[in-house]
Amino acid sequence: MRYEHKKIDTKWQKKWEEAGIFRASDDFSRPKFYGLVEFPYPSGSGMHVGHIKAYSGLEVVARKRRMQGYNVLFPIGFDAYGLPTENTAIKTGVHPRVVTDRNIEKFTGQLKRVGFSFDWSRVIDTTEEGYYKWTQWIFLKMFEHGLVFRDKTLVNYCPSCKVVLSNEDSQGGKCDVCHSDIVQKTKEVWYLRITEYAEKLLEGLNEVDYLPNIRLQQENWIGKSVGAFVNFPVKETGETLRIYTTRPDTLYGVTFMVMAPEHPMLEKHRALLKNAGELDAYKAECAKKSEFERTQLVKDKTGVRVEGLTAVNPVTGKEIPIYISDYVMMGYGTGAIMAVPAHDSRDYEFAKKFGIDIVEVIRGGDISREAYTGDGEMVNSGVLNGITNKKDAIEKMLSVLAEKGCGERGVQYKMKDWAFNRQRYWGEPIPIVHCPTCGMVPVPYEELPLRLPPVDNFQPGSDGESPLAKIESFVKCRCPRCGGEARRETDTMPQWAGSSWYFLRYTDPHNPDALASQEKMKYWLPVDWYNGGMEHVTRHLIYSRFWHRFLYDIGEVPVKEPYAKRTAQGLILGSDGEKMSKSRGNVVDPNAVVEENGADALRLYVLFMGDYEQAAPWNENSMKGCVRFLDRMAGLTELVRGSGVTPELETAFHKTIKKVSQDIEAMKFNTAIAQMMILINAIYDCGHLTREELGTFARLLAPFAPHLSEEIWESLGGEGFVSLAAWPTWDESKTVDKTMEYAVQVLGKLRGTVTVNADDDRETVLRKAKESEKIAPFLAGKQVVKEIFVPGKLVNFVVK
RNA sequence: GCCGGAAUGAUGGAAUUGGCAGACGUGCCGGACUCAAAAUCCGGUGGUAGCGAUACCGUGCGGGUUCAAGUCCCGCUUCCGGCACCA
Repeated sequence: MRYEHKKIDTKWQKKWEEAGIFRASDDFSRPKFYGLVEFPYPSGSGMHVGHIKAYSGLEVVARKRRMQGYNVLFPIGFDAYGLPTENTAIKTGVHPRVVTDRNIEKFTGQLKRVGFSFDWSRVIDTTEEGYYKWTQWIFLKMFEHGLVFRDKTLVNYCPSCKVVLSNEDSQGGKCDVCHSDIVQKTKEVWYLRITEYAEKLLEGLNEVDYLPNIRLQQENWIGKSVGAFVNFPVKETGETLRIYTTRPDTLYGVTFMVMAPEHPMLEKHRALLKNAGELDAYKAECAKKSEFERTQLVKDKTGVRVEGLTAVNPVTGKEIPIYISDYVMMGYGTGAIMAVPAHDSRDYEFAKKFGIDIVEVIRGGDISREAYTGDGEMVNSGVLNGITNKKDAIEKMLSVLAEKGCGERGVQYKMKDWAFNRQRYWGEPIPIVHCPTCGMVPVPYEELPLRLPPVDNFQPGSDGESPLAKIESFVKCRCPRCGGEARRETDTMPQWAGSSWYFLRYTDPHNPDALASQEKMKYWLPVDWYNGGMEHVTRHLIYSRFWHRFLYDIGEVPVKEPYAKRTAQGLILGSDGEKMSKSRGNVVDPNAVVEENGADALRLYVLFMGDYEQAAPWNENSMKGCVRFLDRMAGLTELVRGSGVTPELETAFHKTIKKVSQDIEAMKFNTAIAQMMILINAIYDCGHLTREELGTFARLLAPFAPHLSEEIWESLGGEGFVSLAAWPTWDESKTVDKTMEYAVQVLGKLRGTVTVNADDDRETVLRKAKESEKIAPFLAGKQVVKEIFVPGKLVNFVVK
């Protein structure tokens, strides 16, 4: 048989579709496997080969599971709300709906040409009414449970996209969409109270199987810190200044306090301030700096002393000056700190610059040169003196604080509440009505979906208002509660909303009455294996775990954690070693590769090119090896002879079945393919194989290169589709060769090898090694003091 | 600055618990087929010395542990990713 990929690809893709063999069935008696890949954002430029790699991993697993008899749910869909589509619409004047449909069609065509075994009957489009109805429904449930609120504070704002971004969307001070610098702006926006779920999100990690670096990144993002709140009385006001610290043990070393420039105490006791003007000027200066500028000036501490307010150390009674400085943030802890310059490098720099006392309370460093942050004996610390263990010192201080009633244990998280809004058109409308008498009123559930109205002008307002604000017919409405005149919210939801629950919808994608039926969710959830990009670990993956956990808490979903297992693929870089991007012109279009080499070659190559989890550059040349392999695979049909098993090949087959089976589970696709190459080389060396053996080979290859495998299977007269044939099993005893080679070392140096029978025992192997021609001279006249024997591998003689 | 990860031939990358470094693929060299080329097939391919068998060296750098180190320990260098004045 010759490998004619064009003919074979379309032939089998058509047959699979007609037979509907990749549709998940709702037969709840069978064992299930739910494999999930991150659904794509349908951009105008279409897919590149990186998408193909991202899906090919679980594609292989899903196909293997089907052959192992599982009822497999392997769905795909489109995360279609978002800024790029809207920006295209603004530029071209074509409605985002039209742009989206066009892009989805393009993506679908590309995916189908690669022959992925997705269940196309369950496709989701997050911009469809039947879908976003439930996105809005979940939002209202959160509103009902107090997890939605509006607040006027400093927000991350992208001046280029003209939208407010969440913390997750502005990592590193850059806009996630356009990479512009983010500015801080005071604005009233919607928030989801994700911080209320910080502890649950952290705990949940204990019951799932995520790659260690994924878990670690989530833990760091949530950023739990354990410490204490301490209340410092303020002499002039009789109130207290509350601070958060992780080092209550250093309380005796406090020589000043620092508040964030925005700290409310300044406003409240303005009358007492002797240098209000100076303080105002500093505050104004800080507000001008972008996040970026603030972090660039790390080394150079600035600040102003608050004249007129004095703190009192609650344990020693000592008076302490208060400063404001932008190295203390209003958004973390209480917006104020106790400064211990001897044992904190930031406080140290500040103290040096402002000439403040530095008092050592932990011995071990040289505080005349730098802050000492290590452990040591407590000194100058009253009751703590002499304690050498940090933990003990902290505990002791906590009990002192408790006794005096001026402090207690506390926990803080770095994660902030989720700024949940876009001042844009192409997103789910937030289903809230503002009523002059009733306030914020949710749209009744029966009225969902709240439809996105048609509009001619998608241009966001220069005043930071959504285009929806200009549509009077949408904005003007009746209050659902009192019936009076009211106005609709005009912000839309951010792009992450639809993707926060899509995996639930796949279990029951056409349900008009619920986000999914309980029965179906009970069967299909959790997702058994979820694969996607590392860039989503601190965005989508956190958000969707939050939504899911909320739905669990209110009894809407049956399992706590949505994803039992999470892995991530490495990027495909351009042939220049750089990240693939349109502007660099190094993007590879999968269609072009399929056209030239066939879908199977593309699938094989993206998995063979390197470690699946590692980034690897695209190399047109390297793909030749995969094409040759497929050619040689097709050529095997000419070598079929005899029946039963070929004794020369039997071990090779069992080894290959074992290795391929195990490597797929460990996502080591590259070595699985290498093993099949070893097998094919062995078959060509042997010159022939049996019909059964070729059938086995076709089944092993089917998850990777299904089109050619089907063709071979058919030519052998195999029953049905190879895609549904039973996965081959191996016999452990047949994976070992009858004879094996031992490496023989003398004093750790390789001096030769010796061939022995597989069932030879230790003594026999050692004897044969000693007697072997190559080794004997090295042992002659020496005394063997030690014999090392590693079964199946090597022997080593230590001689004197 | 902090937290992760990595560094192996010309090249992409292999290498259970420490156990024959370089599997498999690409490229390159030689040969077969061909008028010729492409494709295909066969052989070779870490470095140095030698006609050779063979010897010595070799997994970023410097030490160490061990019969044995790419793998473990100590000290560095470079690169990649994440976080970043988080109290």
